[in-house]
Amino acid sequence: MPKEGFVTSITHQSENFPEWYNDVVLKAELADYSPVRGCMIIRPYGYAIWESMQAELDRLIKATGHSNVYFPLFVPKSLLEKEAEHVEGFNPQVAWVTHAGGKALDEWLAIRPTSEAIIADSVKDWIQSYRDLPLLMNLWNNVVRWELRTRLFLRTTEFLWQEAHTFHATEEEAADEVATGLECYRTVAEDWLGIPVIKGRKTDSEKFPGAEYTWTIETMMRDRKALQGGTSHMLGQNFARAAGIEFLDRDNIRKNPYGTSWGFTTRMVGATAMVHGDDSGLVLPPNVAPIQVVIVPIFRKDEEQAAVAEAIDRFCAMLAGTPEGKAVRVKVDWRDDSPGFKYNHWELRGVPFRLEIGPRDVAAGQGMLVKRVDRSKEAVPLDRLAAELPDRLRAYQVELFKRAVDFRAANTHAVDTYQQFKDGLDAEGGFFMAPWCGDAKCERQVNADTGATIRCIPFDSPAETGKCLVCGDSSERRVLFARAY
RNA sequence: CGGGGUGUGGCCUAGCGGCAAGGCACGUGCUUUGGGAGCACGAGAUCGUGGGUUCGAAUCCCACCGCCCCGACCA
Repeated sequence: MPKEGFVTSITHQSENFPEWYNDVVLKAELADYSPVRGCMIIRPYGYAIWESMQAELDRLIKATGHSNVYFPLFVPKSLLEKEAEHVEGFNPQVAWVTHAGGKALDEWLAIRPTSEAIIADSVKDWIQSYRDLPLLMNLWNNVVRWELRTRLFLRTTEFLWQEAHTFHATEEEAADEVATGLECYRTVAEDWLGIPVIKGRKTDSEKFPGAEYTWTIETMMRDRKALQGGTSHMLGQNFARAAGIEFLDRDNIRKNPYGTSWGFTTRMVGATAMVHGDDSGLVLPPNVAPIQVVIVPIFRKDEEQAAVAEAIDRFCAMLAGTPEGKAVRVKVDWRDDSPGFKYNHWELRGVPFRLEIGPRDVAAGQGMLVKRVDRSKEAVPLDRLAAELPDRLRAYQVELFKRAVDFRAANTHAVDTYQQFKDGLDAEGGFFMAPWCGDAKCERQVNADTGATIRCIPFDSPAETGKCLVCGDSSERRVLFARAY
């Protein structure tokens, strides 16, 4: 039940999960609606979360040998149309610039829905020899896809992302690159956002338009629905051939290079909210939390305030005494509001730890430390806390990840018959590992009957003979079915 | 794009042909502060937009737009 009459009350997850999500995003001030249909404004707190995962991913991308670059927002129509499957897949979602400078343009410009086409065209002169390969590039930018139905962070008409684009001399090298990209995403999702992922391959009907195959990380939200995290695509020679990229190989033969592309978006801000959040609001993993510890001073009289302030200053100085402690993001909330108000305010925003310091604590040289995720309270001597805080934040990060792993495990079911699958899906949803023959017809049938899709063919799904849920033909392994965002 | 819902100060809602109202939030002052404090004063509204009906429209009619939910499509 939302609390009546209080402006920041939020819908309970069990009542209406999508509404809960909206409440949290808006009221925790992650984002707001914009005057432009389907687009969003990312507010400071939400942008800080994005910047955190962005910085970590950027570090990983650079550590694996990629360089950041920039390509234009506009893609000439003729370039976008070079790769047949690509244009067919993206056409319904492309926004076009048809007029500029007060005149109709001779050639329409697409606002990039993704940059494969313009990059392939641009790099064809850069690649002459196998010595020019691999070419490992990454862009941080915005793209536009005209979506029919939008949701804050999860699907917006314009979104921010990273798109890596690489070119390789051999297919093997490109295949390794697809894995490298996906591993960057796994690392950010699991180690930084505390979101467990299932790595796998998309079915042909779910792969990127223009790709040979697509790898994905799939995640489970707290309403048990699936959300696709990052995807990594093997483009084969498709775009290179379409753009006419050729290089002279060691064997003195002209060849088309093999391409890959992989992307990770602001959607993951929404995922972070939906994986960890609860009825009080966000629950942020310390690594991405813009504020990791909020200190709430408590006092009545001026003398008490002075004593509390002094204790807080001393604590902050102690904390800053070590490099690790200095890196802890602390905020002291001196606003002229009641403590209870502040508790709710920061809980809504998912701050991992709250430290209450009042006159009684000052007298005892301690503080009341409250953990956001379970609201557990503990009186801790301030000098000890200053020393332990980095470790406690690390432990909190691990705890959130483990909690998410356990939740996913508890809601993942192996099913062998269509009836079991449908019953489970209707009962409470979740992930369903089930045999599938590999035929797109059966895949479509499941979607038509239940709304669920094959999220991926998990890499760690062992070979196991079975009978396809739908048609009963033989199946070699279980695949992951779920309803998805 | 189909079905349903909704739109009244920043937020939540009342009003449902006759002077736009209340709560929260906001500002000032005083008092307060260990789980959403109190009092006083104050500021803030083209009632989503455009047409129509009417002496008179937030209210009735039509159209459009936004947002939410459910579907189809998608990072």
